[in-house]
Amino acid sequence: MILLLNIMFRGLNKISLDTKGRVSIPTKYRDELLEISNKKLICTIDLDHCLLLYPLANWLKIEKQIMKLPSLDATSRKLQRLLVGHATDIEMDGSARILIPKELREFSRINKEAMLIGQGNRFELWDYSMWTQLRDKWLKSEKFSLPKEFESLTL
Amino acid sequence: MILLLNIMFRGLNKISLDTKGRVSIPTKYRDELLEISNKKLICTIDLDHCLLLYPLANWLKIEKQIMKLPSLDATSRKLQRLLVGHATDIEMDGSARILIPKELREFSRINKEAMLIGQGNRFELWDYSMWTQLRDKWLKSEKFSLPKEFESLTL
DNA sequence: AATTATAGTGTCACTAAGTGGAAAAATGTG
DNA sequence: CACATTTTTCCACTTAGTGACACTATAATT
Repeated sequence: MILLLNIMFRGLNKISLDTKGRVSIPTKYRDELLEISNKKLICTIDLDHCLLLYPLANWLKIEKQIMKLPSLDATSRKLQRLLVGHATDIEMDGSARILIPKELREFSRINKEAMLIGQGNRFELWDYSMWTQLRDKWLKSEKFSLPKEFESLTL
Repeated sequence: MILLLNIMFRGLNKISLDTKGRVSIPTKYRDELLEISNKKLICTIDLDHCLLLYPLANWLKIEKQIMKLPSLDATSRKLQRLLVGHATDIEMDGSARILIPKELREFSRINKEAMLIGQGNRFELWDYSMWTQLRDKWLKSEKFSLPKEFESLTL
């Protein structure tokens, strides 16, 4: 069990959706996804208009934290509605494909081409052109204004 | 029994009302609703002008808390009148549909298209266009002013 | 009390969306 | 280059969701 916590997703994969909105998970991740949560995933939205893909087990920890927040506080409610509100259960089929729910496809503008990006305990899924545009923008904005938390970072 | 406490509703479903004001509950939730409260639900209003849908068992816990609040306190009375005051018993029919009471439909401006959103122990039901507008507003307000409860949040 | 209107309920059939399997194409590997 | 693996496309099948309609109950009107 402790070992599972150390699984970290990384890397960049250009993938495409079929006409029904399904993507097939790159092989290198399949075994790990099977191990962690028996092919069960949660897909939800991110504030930057991409989608997040969590193995179910990882998601449950997040969800627990979010739903514990005070339900009359405005910011809590926002987070709960955005993250949990959009969180959809999905499962890999026999061919390791997942269907991205219609609403989330629309939200993220993901249509045919997408970029799947490993991000530690989860993946991000971007519309391909939106991803490349944003990445270029980030690279150009040379000035990273660093809050104090970053000072100790050694890259 | 302990297991039931762990059922968490999540996710986003665009649904439509028929001319009589009924919605059909998405299949993925039906079994759970049957288990928890034998198809019995409570529908009430939310401070943000959407509706709340609780499985009866979950509602009873909430109601108990609310009615325990000091009845001489103005805020308590407000909550009691708004939440308990609007709470209506409803039941899923043979085709897993529920009728949204007329008064609550009017309150929430829900007419034809609605969004049903899982929120832990309950659902929220929004008028579709009101939901999308609000969601976009939330997403744009990049600055989440985070109270101390959020500092430990790792997504 | 009889008649009409209105709201609510049950059933069924149609359509669009989702699912599974497998062939075809593409990619990488020895 | 031949092979094996992965990815993509295609097609057939299933199901969920919606609309339609007829029926029932309740309330309103005369």
